[in-house]
Amino acid sequence: MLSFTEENYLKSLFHLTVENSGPGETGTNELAMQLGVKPATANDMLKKLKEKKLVNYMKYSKSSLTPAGKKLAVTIVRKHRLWETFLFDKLGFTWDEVHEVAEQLEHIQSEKLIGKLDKFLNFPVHDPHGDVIPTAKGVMKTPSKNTLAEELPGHQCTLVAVKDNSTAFLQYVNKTGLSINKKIKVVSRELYDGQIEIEVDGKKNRISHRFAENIIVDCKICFERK
Amino acid sequence: MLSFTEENYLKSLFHLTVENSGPGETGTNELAMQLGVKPATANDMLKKLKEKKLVNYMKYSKSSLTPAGKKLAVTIVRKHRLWETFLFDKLGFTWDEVHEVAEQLEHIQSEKLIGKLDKFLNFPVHDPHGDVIPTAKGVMKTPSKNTLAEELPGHQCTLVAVKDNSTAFLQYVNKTGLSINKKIKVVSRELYDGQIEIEVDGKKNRISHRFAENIIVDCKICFERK
DNA sequence: TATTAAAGTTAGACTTCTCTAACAAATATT
DNA sequence: AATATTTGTTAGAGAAGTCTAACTTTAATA
Repeated sequence: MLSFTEENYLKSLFHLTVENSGPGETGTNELAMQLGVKPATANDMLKKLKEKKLVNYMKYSKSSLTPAGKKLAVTIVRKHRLWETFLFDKLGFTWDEVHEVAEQLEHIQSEKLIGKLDKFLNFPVHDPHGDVIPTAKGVMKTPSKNTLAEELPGHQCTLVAVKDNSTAFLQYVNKTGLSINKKIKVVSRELYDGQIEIEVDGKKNRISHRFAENIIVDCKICFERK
Repeated sequence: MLSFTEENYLKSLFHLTVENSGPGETGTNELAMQLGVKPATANDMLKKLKEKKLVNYMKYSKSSLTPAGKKLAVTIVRKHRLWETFLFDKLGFTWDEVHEVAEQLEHIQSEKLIGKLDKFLNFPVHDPHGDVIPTAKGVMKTPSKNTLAEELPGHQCTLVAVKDNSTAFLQYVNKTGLSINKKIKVVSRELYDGQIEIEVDGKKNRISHRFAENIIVDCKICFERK
């Protein structure tokens, strides 16, 4: 049985390595930053998790999750996203409110609860942010992810996820008229600063490159979903 | 902000003092027993909670909740019972499974969550065990509580709550054909050992005095509810 | 009332997670 | 390559919650 803290470390490691399809490993400082903790603290925990065979750790080198660690991390991510879906779909929370509460709910220990919640929600595939919900067996369907910043003018795509879950960002997303599964048309892009002009529900808007980088879109599932 | 542990102490104090309408105060050993902790540990916490002005504590004497402590305790009880209702009504948990999971869920910190959950559940008045759910303002309607052991032969009443929430007890309750709001007719009682013959759904059953003492019934709301 | 039993308290220690401050290794820069 | 900067580690300490073991107070009883 893992403590809340240990679970949080596994989850952060998962986000920093597996999920963002980066180098597959992360440094102590980076991990500490993600968790809002001092590097010394993260270092201690890495050693502890190495003892439990959940993390590959070697002095002065990068760390990664072992298969066992990855499996546990995925179940935590699954719980987090199912709870977010519950809060959004059933309780009427807004997009930008769900994360904080789900951070707490994800640590509830009950296999049965998660199974029944999954069923109650009708086995959702995405959470309210568009992120994939792993199955009970730990399988994550990896969708083709492009950021809006990479889309070319003239293209039409669908918002499937956002990278940044901060309240400030999400509220800005809402203000721009965007939401999950919303169709976006790229009108033009500025070569100088990467600013993009988009069209949403027939309304045109100029967004910064930095903002666009945090919007994940999919052209394949574009017109299939409501 | 209280820790999980502090919340658990407040809740136990509430159950041992206010709710069971006992003497309104409880001893260190009794509290420790309830929490499954050693008296020394409970003693430390009582002093800590006294510092926070949530508990009335004096060396070598009984302890009780201050008004502030009582208020906090009631909100925890409210959360616990709302979650139990959710698990039972929406997720299809059985009567005897909900308590354990609700013990964890009750510590989630989000006023908004509880408000929305309350609404989602349609502002329930009782939890699956028949216990009263305090309102958002902390009001608990105290129902007229008699135990089945006190009912006289010939009387008809409705099961509104149980005193014992242990799995063993609840499963026995189920086996006897009883559940919340079930009509019970007292057929006869044995003067020698207090054994009672009851009729539930036309089926007769003999139950022990000890068992009957843990069944709370109400004759007033007898035939009003489904 | 004197003694025993029960209830309550204290002191010191352990675990988990965190920190600061000093130090060591690896990487980047000139 | 020598130095500077970044990154990572260690040692020591503190807060929270728990324990054991020894001790004190209160209540029960003979």
